[in-house]
Amino acid sequence: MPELPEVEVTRLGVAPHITGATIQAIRLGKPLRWPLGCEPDALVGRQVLGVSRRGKYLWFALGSAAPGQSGGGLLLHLGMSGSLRVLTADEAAARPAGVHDHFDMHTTQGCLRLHDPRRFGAVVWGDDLNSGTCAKLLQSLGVEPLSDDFNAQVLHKGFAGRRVSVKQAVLAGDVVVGVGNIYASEALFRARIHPTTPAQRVALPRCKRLAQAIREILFAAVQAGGSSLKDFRNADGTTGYFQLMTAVYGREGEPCTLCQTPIKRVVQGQRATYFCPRCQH
DNA sequence: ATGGGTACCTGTCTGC
DNA sequence: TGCAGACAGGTACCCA
Repeated sequence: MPELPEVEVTRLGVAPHITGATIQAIRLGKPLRWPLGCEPDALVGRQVLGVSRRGKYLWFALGSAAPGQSGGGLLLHLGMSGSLRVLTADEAAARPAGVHDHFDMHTTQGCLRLHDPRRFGAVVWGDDLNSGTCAKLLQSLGVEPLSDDFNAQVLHKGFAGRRVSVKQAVLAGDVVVGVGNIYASEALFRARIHPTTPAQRVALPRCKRLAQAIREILFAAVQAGGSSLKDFRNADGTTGYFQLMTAVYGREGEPCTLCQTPIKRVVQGQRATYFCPRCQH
């Protein structure tokens, strides 16, 4: 479910409530995509130092539980259906974990709960981001689209030699991270690039439009989600989702907002793509 | 190296 | 109403 904006909104919502807290207990539900990689009790007593994001992954940096011990942290992915919320201790006591709550981190500042019906998400322990499972998961990630490092050249260079469609190349995550299926369609529409164009044939000027479109759309989505962050602690976990109106995604047959031509739907790499056959070439 | 397909799991929607 | 089947916003892995 979540693409980069939802993950970033989640980070912004969770971080203030959990930073500085000390872990008191971990409760695991059904198995997630990957095992935790450590004994849950090994996390007790550690302090949450902060929450950062890499692509669609969140990294909860932890302090050491004993002098001389490495801090490490937890790498969390929401998968397709995951959401995080922070409950007060009273709320956590009143609302015990449900069938789809597969990770509860009880702390001195409340309970961080992962709700993930489809269990494509994961929480993985790691010494740091540069070793072990974490490094493996992050190794082929592309540039952060909201960073200063992201520009037309990054796309152009990343697309070079790739015959897959530009839509699939954007989605692959090894050129630019965080652009999921919805925002890939939306960005290509905004950049007026036909989604089936081979990636290697997207020249620099169009890469420039696409880079700008990706930035604008992701920024707008984060802002839309961010506007409802005030009560994140008590939110239902879907805070920030669906805030951005789509121009093409899920609108097959509806008139294009620019030219009234019916929006088309095609399948690329088993994923639905929506586009305007007239505006995008 | 690239690209295509499959797999993971379950809730929701669609059509008979 | 009941039920089978399609579909869903992610990503690792296998194979050609």
